[in-house]
Amino acid sequence: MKSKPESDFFYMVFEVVRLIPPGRVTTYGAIAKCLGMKGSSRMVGWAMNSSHSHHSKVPAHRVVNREGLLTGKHHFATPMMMQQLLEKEGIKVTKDKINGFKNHFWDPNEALKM
DNA sequence: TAGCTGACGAAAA
DNA sequence: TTTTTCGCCAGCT
Repeated sequence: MKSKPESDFFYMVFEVVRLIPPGRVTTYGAIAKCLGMKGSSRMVGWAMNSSHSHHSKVPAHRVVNREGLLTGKHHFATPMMMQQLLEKEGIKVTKDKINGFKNHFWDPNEALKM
């Protein structure tokens, strides 16, 4: 009997990613650290992959790796979609990398801290 | 059932 | 300083 719809990990990850404000991006490690899974950064990305089965909308395009590279773009409907979405939110993306990544970086710890 | 993969990150050499 | 290896934990075959 599972009381949880999905694993707590994935659910929390989805919630955090969903909390990301428009025009801001975060990293897998930041989310993982926020959830207390510092070393489980992989799970965060893996959760995104599972997000396809998740009915909730998870702005995975706002989640990039620590380098600000759109590593997961390939998992979207189209690799270009991720960049388009980011640019549409005002984030400049050059060569699959966020221009001024740290400038758009959003720390989930601050959001949960409140 | 058991093992491998996987959208990363950090530490060690 | 840069490069390489290990660790995370769960889902999928």
